[in-house]
Order: sequence, then structure tokens, then C-alpha cells
Amino acid sequence: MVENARYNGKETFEEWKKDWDLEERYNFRAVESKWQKIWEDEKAYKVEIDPNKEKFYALVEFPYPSGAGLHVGHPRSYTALDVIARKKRMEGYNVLYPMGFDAFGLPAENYAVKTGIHPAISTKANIENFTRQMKSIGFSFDWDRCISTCDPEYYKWTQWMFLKFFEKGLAYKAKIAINWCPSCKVGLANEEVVDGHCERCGAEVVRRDKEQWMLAITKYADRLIDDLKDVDFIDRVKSQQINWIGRSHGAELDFELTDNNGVSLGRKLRVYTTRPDTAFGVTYMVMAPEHQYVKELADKFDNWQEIVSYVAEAAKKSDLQRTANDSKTGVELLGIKAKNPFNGNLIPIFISDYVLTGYGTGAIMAVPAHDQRDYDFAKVFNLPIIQVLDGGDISEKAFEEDGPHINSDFLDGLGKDDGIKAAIDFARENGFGEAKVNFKLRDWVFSRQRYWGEPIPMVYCEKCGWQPIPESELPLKLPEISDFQPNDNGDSPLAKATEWVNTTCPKCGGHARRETDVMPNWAGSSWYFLRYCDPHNDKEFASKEALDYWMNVDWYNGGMEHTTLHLLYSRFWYKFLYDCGLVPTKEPYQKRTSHGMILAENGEKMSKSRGNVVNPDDVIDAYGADAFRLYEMFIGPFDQTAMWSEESLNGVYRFVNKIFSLFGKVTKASPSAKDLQVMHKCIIEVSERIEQMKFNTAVSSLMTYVNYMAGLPEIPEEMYAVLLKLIAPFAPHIAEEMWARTGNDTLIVKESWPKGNPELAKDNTVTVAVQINGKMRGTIEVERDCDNDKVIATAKSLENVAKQLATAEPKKIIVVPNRIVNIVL
RNA sequence: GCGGGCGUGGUGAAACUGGUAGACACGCCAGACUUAGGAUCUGGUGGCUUUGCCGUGAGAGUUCGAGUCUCUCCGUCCGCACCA
Repeated sequence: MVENARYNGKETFEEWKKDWDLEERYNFRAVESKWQKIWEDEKAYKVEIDPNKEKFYALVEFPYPSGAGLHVGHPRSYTALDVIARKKRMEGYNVLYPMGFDAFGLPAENYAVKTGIHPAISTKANIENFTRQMKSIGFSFDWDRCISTCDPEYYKWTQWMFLKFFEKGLAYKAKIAINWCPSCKVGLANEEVVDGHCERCGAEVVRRDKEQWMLAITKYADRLIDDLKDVDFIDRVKSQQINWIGRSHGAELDFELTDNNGVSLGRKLRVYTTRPDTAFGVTYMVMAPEHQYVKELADKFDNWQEIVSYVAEAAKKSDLQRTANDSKTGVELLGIKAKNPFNGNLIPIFISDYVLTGYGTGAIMAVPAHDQRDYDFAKVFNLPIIQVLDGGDISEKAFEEDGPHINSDFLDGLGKDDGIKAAIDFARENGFGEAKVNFKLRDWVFSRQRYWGEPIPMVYCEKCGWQPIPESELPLKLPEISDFQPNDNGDSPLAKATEWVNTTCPKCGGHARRETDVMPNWAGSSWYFLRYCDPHNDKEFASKEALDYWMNVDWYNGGMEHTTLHLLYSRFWYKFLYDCGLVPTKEPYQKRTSHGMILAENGEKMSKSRGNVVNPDDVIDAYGADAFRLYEMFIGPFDQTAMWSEESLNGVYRFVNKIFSLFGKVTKASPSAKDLQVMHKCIIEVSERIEQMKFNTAVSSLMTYVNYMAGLPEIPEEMYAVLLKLIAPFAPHIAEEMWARTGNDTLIVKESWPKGNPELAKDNTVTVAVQINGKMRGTIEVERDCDNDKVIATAKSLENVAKQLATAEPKKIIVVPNRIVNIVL
């Protein structure tokens, strides 16, 4: 114990005590920095594996260390889990609550383009600033476990895991049409495109064919949905992930292609449908303009020019423009037909951009009677509409609900499920189709044409193709370069580092070139929570012992914006590691919650360009870290958007000072029954509300408790000690200071959490509401659990009640014990 | 279009399985202390035509009793979206 620091440099407690009389008010600046130093010197939050203690792993999303520093949004999440971590610690858990930096990313690189300052240098400075800020808020992170994704000792393992993906065939290079952001000059994953715009800069994305490294996340689509049932994620997160993965059950069916006379062309058009049972209502087919058959069957078409120009037109449009079309366009492929395998009918085939190349087989069978899009198209092109499900009025619009089958041969009379089953059975027996599950989820585009990211540890040899570099060469470090400018060709700035790029093939020893694209910033964050378990290990990404002890993450809080990005990616990544036998559990996170955003005072988003960003440094300087933390928790329901308000901040500032001023009234007096009742009620409420993340009402419970004590002539020591313990997770500095002043020489953050006794929390007398016909007429004070007859008698004696009873007889009297008496006249 | 929320004082918001609507704060009003206060402290504060009545987006329903449950509608926010 560092006695002198604790006593403000005075030798003894008694010496220190003399100073108190000179204090005018609570000096939060001195107190907060004093305890932050003591916690740091004593490593109060350092944690090690301890098999004798139950572990608790609390996690918040690590920040990108931007040049702007923390804004008040970050600490909302950090404080919430800090409160939970501190409470768990006081409850005796061995708590891992780590922090690190997601340090690769575009801003550092853009800054380098502008200023010439190397990303490594600006990132380091930003990390130092973030660390200082977080320490000034008094978070209980174990700083010895701090990591940074741009540290070669870290990204060595990110690269190592990429090699595993490659080894298992889940990382592959493919030339596909990707989303390209012309402003960032970088390819994007589907998840990074929001309404057709770049998630980061807002520019409209365009399609571009590019050779890309891909990770086969779609192989895990089923498990990413199914395993959600075993974890405790808030519903919003679950449903958004399920929605994004977009699983649908249906069938793939082959339609034979023929010439106009029904003579087979020896090819089949495969379509995907969720309703194979409506096949008797198919009146035409549609292929995506990009469908391979358009090129392959070019010589069969009578209107090639028309087709070519439509395809060219479609290629020019972005996805956004395609979607914005309200009327359907398309071109019939004249000269060929499709044969419906259910009834042998020859039907026309179109190309249209309402059919997407990336989903299903890129071709559909159109049932205009029962699909509104097909219906609209059929109207434009004057195609027949055959109803095969009974109901609705198809002269108006498509009938998309369920009904018994009609006009459908062997399916007639069957309902939806039976019809689908019968149709699939029929297709299977006749060899033209089978059941099929489809997903909206696409494989993860994993290449970024940038500098400030993890180099992809692959080389290309003319003779041997793509080869992984040997593990012994990891980490493959980023070369030093001075020109970070990306270009429009889609080359990474790394391509200019010729010495680095040119290398030898690990297989044949011949000349080879390194991959010059880097990984996306989601790579490092996909497994960082594993590194926290064993951050300094240079043999493995983490030891088995550490992973077995610490995993899973018990409680992970983060932003909703990451639900279909980081959260989904990292679940996939982790499941892959599980399949490799490298991690102990199927899912990384047991519980996932999410915080609401903090808006500026006027309800706008805080942003640098609007100039309305509130800097935590200023708040802490003016009101102190404790008030800041309390305010973050008191601002409103944790999961909802909240508006920053300097005026309200004053309220919690007063509250902190009130806790300080209460100290003057603390005596050895023992608490009365009423005192104990109030105290235990507060313990119970605060404990429950922290677990439920109802931090705003937890704080109000504490305020009620403080207000009660403020009304007492003297405050029993026990009551005040309980206050300090309960407030310690929220306002650890003042809790620690007052704990010391009450004569304790331990750290309150290591004390045990008070236990609430529900029996003592009950009041002896209760206020019961008296109603007549459900309307409030007054209240009575009765003994708790007093018998009904007595309660009724007391109720009847109320003046208001007696008056009404004089004119009418009660028909019925309802008594809810300790709550209400309702007299029905 | 599909999926998920939300709607309560001047403001942020409370309200457990239906049981005293507005806890706790902010603001405001009054008072105290002050040369002074945007400091601090104390008290008050949903509305109204005040024996009482009305009040949780609107309307209906269930119930002794509805902010809470059911239905219809309105408004608003978020996610996905020509996904076959």
C-alpha cells in the first residue's frame, strides 16, 4: 500500500485529516488523478488466470485511434461495461476487461497522403492520446494486455490465420464484379455498401470486375444462423443477422432450351424458385443480362443487336439505379424457347435487369399470377397470366398469398407445403430438379487496394500459381514507402515497392511477385478478443490454457452498425478456428448487447464537419471523470439514442458533491429499521438494474438513497459505506477517496459487493390505494400483509368512500394485498 | 414491400408478472444566504372552468381496474430490399 499517496503525501491518516477542514469543496481534479495513479501503481486491475476463481470476460469494441481522439460516444459503451466489470470484480469474479486498438485503416493513410506523415507515426501518436483519455476516465482496463492490430507481433497471427483459410480452401482468388468506391479508390465487401454508397465516405459505389481474395463465409451461412439459438444476443442483432444471411428454402429446376420448333439445343436453363409448386403458372423465363448463356448462345438469337445493347445498358447502371427502376425493362431472346418440364409447354425467354446475377442461378421461371414483379413485367410485355393458386383477383394484381392449387394437374387441391413437396418429388423422380437452400449472403471480398493494412502473405509465380509464404517468414511486414496515393487502376500503393514485391516462389524458387493488396480493416478485429487472453505469447496466437480458461466472452457490448460487419465476420472467423481445433467453443460471444448513439444538443449527429463534437477532455476538466461517467449512464436508456445536454450534466455534478458533503454527518450511530429498509432496497435495486443495463434507473436509485441520507440528522457509518460500494462502479474516484477518509486502508474497488436482504427491504407499513369503480378515492396506511377484512374496514372509513357508500351498496370488493382496494358499487 | 422498434409533463425520462401515472433529474417559480451570482441551500412545480374533472399518439375492445393486453388507424425511427 502506498500510504503517502493515499494520504495526499502526509505521513499518517491523522495528519491528512487536519487538511480536510481547510477544504472549501470537493476537489475532483486532485482526487481523481490521485487515485488513478494509485490504481496504476498498484496494478489494481491486472488479471491473471486463476483456476480457483470463476472468470468473467467483459468486452467492448476497441476503437479506431482517429486523430480526433475519443468523443463522448465511445465512453457510453466503455463505462457501461466498466460498471459491470467492477461489480463482477467486487462479487468475486476473476474479471478480464481489456482494451486495445483497431489501428489499421483508411484515415491514417489519407492523412499520410495529405501530410506525408507515415501512418505508423500518426497512429502511434493517436494511440497515446486515446490511452491518456481513457485513463483519465478511470476505466478498469488491464492495460498490460493492451494490443494494437498494426503491431507486427499482432498481425503476424492475422496473416497466419489467413494461411489457414488458404490451406483449408476457404481463401481463394476470384475475378468477380465487386463494389468499387471511386472516392476511396478501393474495393468493398457487400457489408460495406449502405444503400449503394460507400459505408465510409458516402460516395456511390460502381461495379467493377476485379481479381480479389475472397473468404468463403457462405460455407458457414447455415451455422451462422442456427447457432444463434445457443447465444444470448439481443433480438435486434439476431434478426438482423438472420435477415442479412437471408436463407431461403426452395428448389432448382432445369428447363430445356429449344429452338422455336421445340428442337432441343442440348442445354438446360437452371432456375431457382421458392415455389416450384407454381410451375404450371410459368408463362415466360428471365435471365440476368450477365447470364453466361447470353454470350454462349449468341448465334441462336435473331435479335442480337437489340440484346447486346440492352446488356451494355444494364452494365452501365449501378445496383442503385437498377433498383430505382419502377417499371420493368427487358428484351426477349428471339429464336429460342424453354420447355416447361411439368407440362411440356414452350415458353419465351427474356433478359431483364430485375433478375440478379449474383443470387440463385441468375435465372428465374416467371409466375406472373403470383409474383408482383413478374406480374408487372408480364403487363409491360403483354404476356399471359395463368392463375394456379385459388384466391385474389389477378386482373388487379398478383395474388401472393396462399390458396389451394388449381390448373396444376397432379397438384390441384393441394396446399402450399404439400404442393411444394409434391413438385420437388416429381422433379427429382424425373431428373430435372432438386430441393435447394439459397442465401443472400455473399462470400467476403477480402482484398483492399491500400497501404495501411495487413499484407496478404501470398506470392504469385507464373509456373506454380498462387503460393502461401512459409510460416517462418511471418510476420510479412509492410515495406516502408513514401507515396501512399492510391490510383484509379485499382493498384495498391504497395505495387510501387518493387524491391518488396519481387521475390522468389517458395515452391519452385523461380521469380514471383507478392500480393500487393492488403486485408480489410475487419481482419484484425475478427479475432482480437482471443489475443487479449494471452497477448504476449510469441509461440501461438494464444495458449490453449488461456483460451480454455477465458473463452467465451461472457458479455460483449458494441454498436448496432457492426451487426452485419464485424460481429458477423468475427463469428465466422471464430467458427473456422473452431473447425481447425484452435479454439474451445462454437461461438465466441455468449451475450451481445448494444448501446444507443449520443447526439449533439440539437439532435444532430456529432461530427467534425458540423463542429458539434463534445470532447471528453473538456467535460472531465470542468466536471470531473466521476460526473462524466455518471452522466453517461444517467443520460437515458442505455440501448436508445440520447441527446447530450450540458445542463443535465450539472445534475450529476451536484450529486457527486452531495456524496462528498454527506461525509460530514457520518457517525458511529447504528441504523434504524427504516434506515435499513431504505438501504437494502437500494442495494437490491442497484444490483438488479446494473445486470439489466438499466443504468439510468440504477443511478436514480442511488440519488434517492442519497436524498434520504441528506434528510437524516446523522448518517450511520454502515449506510454511508454501502453507498460508497454501490457507487464505486459508477464513480470509482470519489468512492475510493471517501472510503479512505472513513478510515479504510484497502482499495474499495477490491471490496466485496453488498448483499441486499429482501426481508429487511420491506416496509412494515404500506400505503394502499382505495378505489371506487376503479377510480382513485384516497389512500390508507396499513400494516404490511394485514388481513383483507381489516383493510376493507379501514378503506370504508375513508371520508370519500363513506360518502359514496351511504347511497349505494358495494357489489364486489377486490383486494390486492399491499396495493389496492377496489370497491365496485 | 419485408423485418424490428418507438409514441408518457416545458425537457431527459420512470412505472415489477395489468394494480396510487410522471420516480430520479433538468428547467422553471418562490424564498434563504449574499456587494453580486449563470454558485450554494430550502420549498413548490401534469393540465383545467378545482365539492371536482381530465390526462400516457387517435379510436374501439377485454377487465373491478389498461401507459401496460387485443384489434384498427395515424405518426416516427432503424435494418434489409427487384433475393425469385
